[in-house]
Amino acid sequence: MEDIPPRTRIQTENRRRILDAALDAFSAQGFRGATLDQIARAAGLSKPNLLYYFPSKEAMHIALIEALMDTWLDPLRKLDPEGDPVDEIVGYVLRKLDLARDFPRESRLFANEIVQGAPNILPHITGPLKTLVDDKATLIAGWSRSGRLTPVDPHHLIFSIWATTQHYADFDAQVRGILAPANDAHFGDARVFLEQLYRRALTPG
Amino acid sequence: MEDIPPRTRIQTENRRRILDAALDAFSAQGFRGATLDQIARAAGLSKPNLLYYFPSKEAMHIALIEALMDTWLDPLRKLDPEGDPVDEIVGYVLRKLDLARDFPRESRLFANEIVQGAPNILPHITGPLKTLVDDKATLIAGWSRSGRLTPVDPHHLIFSIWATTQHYADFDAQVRGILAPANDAHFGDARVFLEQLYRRALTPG
DNA sequence: CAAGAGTTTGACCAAATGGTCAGGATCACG
DNA sequence: CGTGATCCTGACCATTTGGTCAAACTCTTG
Repeated sequence: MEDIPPRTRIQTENRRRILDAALDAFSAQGFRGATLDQIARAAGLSKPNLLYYFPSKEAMHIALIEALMDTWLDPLRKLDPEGDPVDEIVGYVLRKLDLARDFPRESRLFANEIVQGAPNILPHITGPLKTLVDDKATLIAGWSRSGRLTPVDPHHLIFSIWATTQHYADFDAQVRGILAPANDAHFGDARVFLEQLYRRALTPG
Repeated sequence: MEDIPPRTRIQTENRRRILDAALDAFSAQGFRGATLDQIARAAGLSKPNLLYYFPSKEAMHIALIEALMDTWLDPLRKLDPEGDPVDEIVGYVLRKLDLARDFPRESRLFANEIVQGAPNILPHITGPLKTLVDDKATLIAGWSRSGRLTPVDPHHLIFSIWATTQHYADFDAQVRGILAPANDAHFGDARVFLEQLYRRALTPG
C-alpha cells in the first residue's frame, strides 16, 4: 500500500531506469515472458543491483501497474457534467485515443494483465474502478434521460470506447500489418473515424 | 506447413485432448506462462507423452493458432455484397460477438499473440488476412459511394468491430469486475448496444 | 498367438531463471 | 579526510522447465 519514497538522486534515477526497462519487457512479452537479465541489461545495471531497488520481479510489475492506474483513468474522470453530452463523450474518446498513441507500452501492460485474468488488480477493478465507472454511467444515463444524448447502455458505451481506442495500442502489430503505414499517420484516420462513429450514434434525433 | 494427418483413433483422441489443454493454458497465461507439466496434467497424459504427439511446446502453439485462423475470419468472409449494407455490417458485428461469447479461449489466445507483436503470425496478417480485409474494405467503400451506407473509413470500421466484440472475451475479467454479473447475461446487453451503435452510425441521412 | 507397429513412462539432463549473500566500491557529510 | 550509509557485484544456489531416451507396455493384424 504505502510507498517509501526514494531518497537519494541515485535511487530516483535508477528506479526510473529499471521501471522503464521493465515496462518495455513486460509490455512486450508479458510478466512471465520477461526476464530479470533482460531488464537488467536494458537498464544498464546488474541483476543483483535490480534486486537492491526492488525486492522481486513481481514488485516491479506491481509498481508499474499502480503507477499506470493513476493516469490511465484520468480522461474518464474529466467527463464534465456541465458540458455538452455528445462533445464530452467525443472528447473522452479522443483523449483516450491520444493515450493509446502516446503510451502504447502502458496500454499493452494493462492488456496483458487483464487478458490473463487480472490476477494483480482485480481488487482495484471491483473497487475504485467500478466506483468511478458506475458514477460516470449515472451521469451518462442522466444525459440520456434529459434527451440530450441518444439513450444507450452507459456501461457498454464506456466498454466500447475503451475497446476501440486501446485497440490501436494493444493490437498495433495487426493494425500495422493490415494498413502497412510508414508512420503513425493512421492515428489521424482513426481519430476522424471514431469521432464520426460516436457523434452520429449519440446525437439524438 | 503441411500437417501429416493423424492415423489411429488414439492419436486423434490424444491430439484433441492435448490441444484442448494447451488452449486452456496458453489463453490463460500466454505462451511462456504455460508449462508442459501443466498441460500434461490437464490433458491426463505424461509430459514425455505430450512430446510424442507434438515435437515441441511451440508446435502446439502453432497448431492452435493455425486452427483458429480458419474459423476466426469466417464471419468477415460472409459479408454479402448482395445484402443490405447496414444489415450486413450489423449482422457481422453480431456474429463476431457470438464468437467472443462461444470461443473466448480462442479470442484470448489470439489477443496474447498480437499484443506481444504477433511473432508467429505476422506473415498471415500481412498476407491472407490483409487480402481479405482489403477486399471487404473495397466492398464497404462501394456501399458508401452508392449512398446506402454513411461514408466511413472501411478499415477503421472493421478495426472497431473487432475491438468492440473481442473486448468481451479478451477483457472478460474487467467486464465482469465492473458489471458483477452472475452469468453471461451481459452479452445480451452488449448485443443491443452494439447493434444500436452501428445501426445509428451507419444508416445514411 | 506371434510380432511388429504404435504408445507410454520413469529417469534423466542442460539451460534458464529468480533470488541470495558476503564483501567491496563509492558517496555524503561532519 | 574519515566514517558511516548507500550502492554495487561476482559467485553461488535451488527450482523450474523444455526436452531426451531406452525400455516397457499395448494394440492390431496376419
